[in-house]
Amino acid sequence: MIDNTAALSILDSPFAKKLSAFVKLAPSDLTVMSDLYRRRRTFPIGMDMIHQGQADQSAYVVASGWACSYKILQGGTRQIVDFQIPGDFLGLRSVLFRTADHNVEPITLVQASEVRQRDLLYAFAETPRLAMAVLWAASRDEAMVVEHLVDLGRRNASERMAHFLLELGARLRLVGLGERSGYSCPLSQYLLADAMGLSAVHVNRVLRELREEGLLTFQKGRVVFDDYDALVEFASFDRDYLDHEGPLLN
Amino acid sequence: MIDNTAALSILDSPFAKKLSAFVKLAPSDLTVMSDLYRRRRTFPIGMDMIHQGQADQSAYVVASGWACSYKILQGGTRQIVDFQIPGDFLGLRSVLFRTADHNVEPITLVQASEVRQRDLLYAFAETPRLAMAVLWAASRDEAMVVEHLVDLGRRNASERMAHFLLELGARLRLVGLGERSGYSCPLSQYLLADAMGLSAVHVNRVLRELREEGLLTFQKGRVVFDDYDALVEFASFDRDYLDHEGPLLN
DNA sequence: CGTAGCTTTGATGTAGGTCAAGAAATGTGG
DNA sequence: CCACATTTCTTGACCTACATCAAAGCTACG
Repeated sequence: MIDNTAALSILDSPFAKKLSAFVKLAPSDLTVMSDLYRRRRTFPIGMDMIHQGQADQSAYVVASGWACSYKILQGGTRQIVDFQIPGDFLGLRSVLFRTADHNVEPITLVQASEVRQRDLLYAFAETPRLAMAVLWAASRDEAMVVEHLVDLGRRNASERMAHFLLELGARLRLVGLGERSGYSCPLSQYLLADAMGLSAVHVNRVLRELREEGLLTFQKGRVVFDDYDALVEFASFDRDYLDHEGPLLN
Repeated sequence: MIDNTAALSILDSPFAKKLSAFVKLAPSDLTVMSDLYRRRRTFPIGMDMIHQGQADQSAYVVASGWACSYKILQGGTRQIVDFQIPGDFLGLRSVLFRTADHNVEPITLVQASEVRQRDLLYAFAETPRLAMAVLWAASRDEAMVVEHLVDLGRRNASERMAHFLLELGARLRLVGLGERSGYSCPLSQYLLADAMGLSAVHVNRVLRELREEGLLTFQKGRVVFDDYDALVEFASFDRDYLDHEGPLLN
């Protein structure tokens, strides 16, 4: 009875929602997963979740709030690699490599479940399907990093911004936050700048430009797609590279 | 006896070398691995190994030769995401997602072992340690993509080039190709340009600059580190983020 | 209700792109 | 082994996208 409740509550979590899109998880998978999921922690803004160079880090699954993972270069500049939203795995690499190669810090108040290395190993040994699902989730994250890399390498500032905000929208919709019309977004222009490899000043100009073109409006913590189709066209956004038609594995 | 031979030959492969750095693989793991490894294929230059948008692709483990994975944007520009060298996994995402989100093409003649989705699943179910090792290898690749992303976002052309060539050197050394003094490298300046998000013209200028500074020489298919320490300093290259001191998992 | 962090805008500078064209390599068929 | 073709490398002249610097107007929250 208790197990069942746990399984049900797990099923509602953004993480399970995401994984279920890939493998049809059996009850036993869910049980193991709910163990992974047990130790809930809260991170206020300013308290790093993962710190570059530190050993024996845990991984986390975000339950609520936004975080960002980034690298600091000498000279003080930083590059944000990705933002983490509810349902995202975080710090998997720092567990597998035993020492973190990047930082993760909360952007808003974050609630997350800690995943220890031993638990992960145990879960893998017990339920290969879950292992496969985690591999899949990791690959999906990598796909996003790759798209981000293409942004930086071959798109100009406005296309890059448009593409990025569209992608973020798609990710948020997948876990039930945000609509096709837009979403609420706690990112400052400084954070955007560090993610897009631009200066904050230029981010501002680009946002103004997109607004004046009637494509999208980002103001007061909210992204509004003023003309979704035109925007998709402008950014040459691949509508469904994040989606797929039901579980790949039955 | 035959199994043993297979296991031995597997042990010598660049792939096993890489994985062994992470998990201590048991004989049973090696047997399963040698099954994964069975179907060897050859790809001449010009024959795509993986094609964007196509379904039911296989993954491969490179045995010899170089390949590159890239995305084409409308407008004909492309961004090379990564180069694959012997021992690298390739197309894992296109298997997990059932349809490829990128292209992979050979740069030289490539010999690779095909890995089917069903085989991968089977291997995971049989040997969780191997699953873990594959997850680790995938994460290591992601770490490199991340570093590449930082290159594009926050390093200028010369730092970027220096960092990239150092990293490539480290990867090659890990599988027994290339020395600390340098390595032979089949990449043209066009390929470098597409990887670095630069124009081929500027790649040329940057290489000249690095040569004139006495840092590195890239000519006639060979990269020579003229002053390794100075180069590491210049590119602020983290010497050992690719290395670690023996298997993390015993 | 003051101070610190955001946003907005203007003026000016520069890294790297584009265009063009010649020089080395490299390859190919006879 | 040589003519010819193709790719690759190299360099110069010019231009544009974005950075940097500076300063003012907002927001918000302690």
